[in-house]
Amino acid sequence: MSTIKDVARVAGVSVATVSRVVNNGPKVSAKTKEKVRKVMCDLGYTPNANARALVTQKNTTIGVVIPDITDPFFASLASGVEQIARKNHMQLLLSTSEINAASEMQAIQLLIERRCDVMVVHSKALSDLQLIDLNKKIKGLVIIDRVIPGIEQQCIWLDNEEGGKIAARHLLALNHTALACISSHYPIDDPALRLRGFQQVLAEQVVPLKEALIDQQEPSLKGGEIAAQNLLASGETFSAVFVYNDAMAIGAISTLEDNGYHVPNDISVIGFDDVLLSRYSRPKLTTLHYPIEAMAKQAAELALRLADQNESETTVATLKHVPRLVKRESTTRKSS
Amino acid sequence: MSTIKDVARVAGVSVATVSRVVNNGPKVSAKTKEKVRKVMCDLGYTPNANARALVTQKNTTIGVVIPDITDPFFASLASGVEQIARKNHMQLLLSTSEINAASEMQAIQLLIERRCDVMVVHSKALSDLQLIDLNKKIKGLVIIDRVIPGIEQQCIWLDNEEGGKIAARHLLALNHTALACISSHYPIDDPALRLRGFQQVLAEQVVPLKEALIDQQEPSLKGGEIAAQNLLASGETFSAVFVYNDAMAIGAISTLEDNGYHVPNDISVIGFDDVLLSRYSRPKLTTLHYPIEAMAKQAAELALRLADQNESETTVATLKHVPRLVKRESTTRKSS
DNA sequence: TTGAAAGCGATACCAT
DNA sequence: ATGGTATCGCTTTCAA
Repeated sequence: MSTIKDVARVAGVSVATVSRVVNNGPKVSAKTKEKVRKVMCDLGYTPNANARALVTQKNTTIGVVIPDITDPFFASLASGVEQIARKNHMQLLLSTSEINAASEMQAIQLLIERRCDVMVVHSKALSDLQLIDLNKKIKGLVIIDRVIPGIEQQCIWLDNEEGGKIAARHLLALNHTALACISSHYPIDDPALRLRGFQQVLAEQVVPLKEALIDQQEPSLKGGEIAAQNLLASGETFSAVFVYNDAMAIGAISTLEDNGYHVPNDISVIGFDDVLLSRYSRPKLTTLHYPIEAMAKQAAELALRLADQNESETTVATLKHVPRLVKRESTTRKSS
Repeated sequence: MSTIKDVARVAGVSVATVSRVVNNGPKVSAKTKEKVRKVMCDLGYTPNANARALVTQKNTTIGVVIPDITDPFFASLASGVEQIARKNHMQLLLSTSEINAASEMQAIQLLIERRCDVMVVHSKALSDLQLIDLNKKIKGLVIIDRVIPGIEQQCIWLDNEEGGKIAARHLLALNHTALACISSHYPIDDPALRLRGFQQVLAEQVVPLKEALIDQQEPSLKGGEIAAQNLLASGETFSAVFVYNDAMAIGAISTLEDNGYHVPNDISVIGFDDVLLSRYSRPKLTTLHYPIEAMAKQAAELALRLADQNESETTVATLKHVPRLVKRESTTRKSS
């Protein structure tokens, strides 16, 4: 692979001059510019981004840490960051982490080695302290899907509790009073928060949520199926169920239908996330839209800004996002 | 961010020595090794991967070019490459391209700038010639999902035609004789290849495939819905339909059911790809498994090997993959 | 076992 | 407008 020196030699100019034409520097005669361009082309010269990064001390890559690119939710997150990267002529460096502290830390460490000073990190396993520590070292670190007290300004997150409330209000407005809930047993805050919001609204309206009608499982299709079976087996009746996410909701619907319950006529189901899936299911899923792509874009932009440092602490945009109810076909008014 | 010099100065040794302990070099006394380690830790020193790449001339990053990370199919591709990258202590550099030649070329160009010499590229828009050209410049370039005459050894692809044949045999074995086909109108080879294989088997068995029962649309849920409507509107009857991909198949099923046809009892539907979706649909989709993740892994390993150059031209593994029939619930024996 | 120094490929400052 | 050269952070001979 030819270098700037090769180009300089062949073109009969100095490397400084070549550098100037590469960077569209100001003072180069049209004549030499053209001459150098021709040589660059002949030699198939491509500037070395690493060397460049070394001397300029700035990296044109933005890092993303997510657990699994195969999960549509995280794919959307990555895509959001990628769009901003692209717009700023940067590229995505992807680091996947299993959901455990060591792995998340290592993923971030790899980005640091690459001197990637702009990054969007989804971390559920690292402690607040660790993240705060990392945040000191890395100018442009933004945490997504989580708030950390003390560095809220570098976090972009969703109001899960409000999501639960919206779901409850929707179901209540549809006249449902016998409610069930399928949650996730993952050891993160989100399930508890969503459930709490849901329960809170019910409590305000003095609508009970029976203990036997709350079930927690793995947040997957399978988990949804199992949870629905449990709900059915409890012997309690219910006309609507709030499910932790869309995958579980689809699993639940599947089990419900297999047992002779029609969704939404017999039982209404509301999901969470609004991933692609929800539009492919039959009936199409009523769900809460998690604006992850928009959030990722905002996170990337914030990270970029933070890495630039120059500006003062003025953050205008809201960091906390609120899910939006998307009414489709899986919920309906309770048949009286 | 502290550098190797800082560490050397504080530890009172030369940079050469520090470099040795960082790289676990051979001849360093246990004493100095420990001393240096301590200083590295105190200073929070992290070696600069860019500088390293510059001098060693080897990059620890593997590039992936795909149109859209949000598409589950490409996410699986990326994931496969990522797994191999991880195993080799490398990271993913993601370059997305719209499906047009200029954009694909630019994505690759960016990887070249980063001196990424190992890459897996999904390209539908670039010409054979361009790809062959690129292949000369880049040691570890592997093309996925496409065969290019002359550089087959650097390609990993699927036998689309065989896929069509398998689908046809499956439907025929189920006694279906009134067949329909929903294809894609995208200007790439795959749709035509799949259709050709399908038709070929039918021809062998002297089973007709009416022109009116072949429809091409955008390969999406929507496209599948429209195609199914067209099929129904044609007035011709059919008991089974071979669909270009799973998304379209789900769309088709939706339309079919809405029109009173039960799948699979009235009409059998077989998809292609076996993406996540197919397991979430009701009925669960019978489809052809496109082993994209396995292919991506193989591609990454091949790229890695190619970039190493050392070895001779001995390629043992098969580069051409064959889809596998996955029988689920959307196809069944024709009710006579 | 350790250190000095050359160099990887570029940029940018200082001269000319 | 152009060239010379120090420098970025690191690895790697070659000596000591």
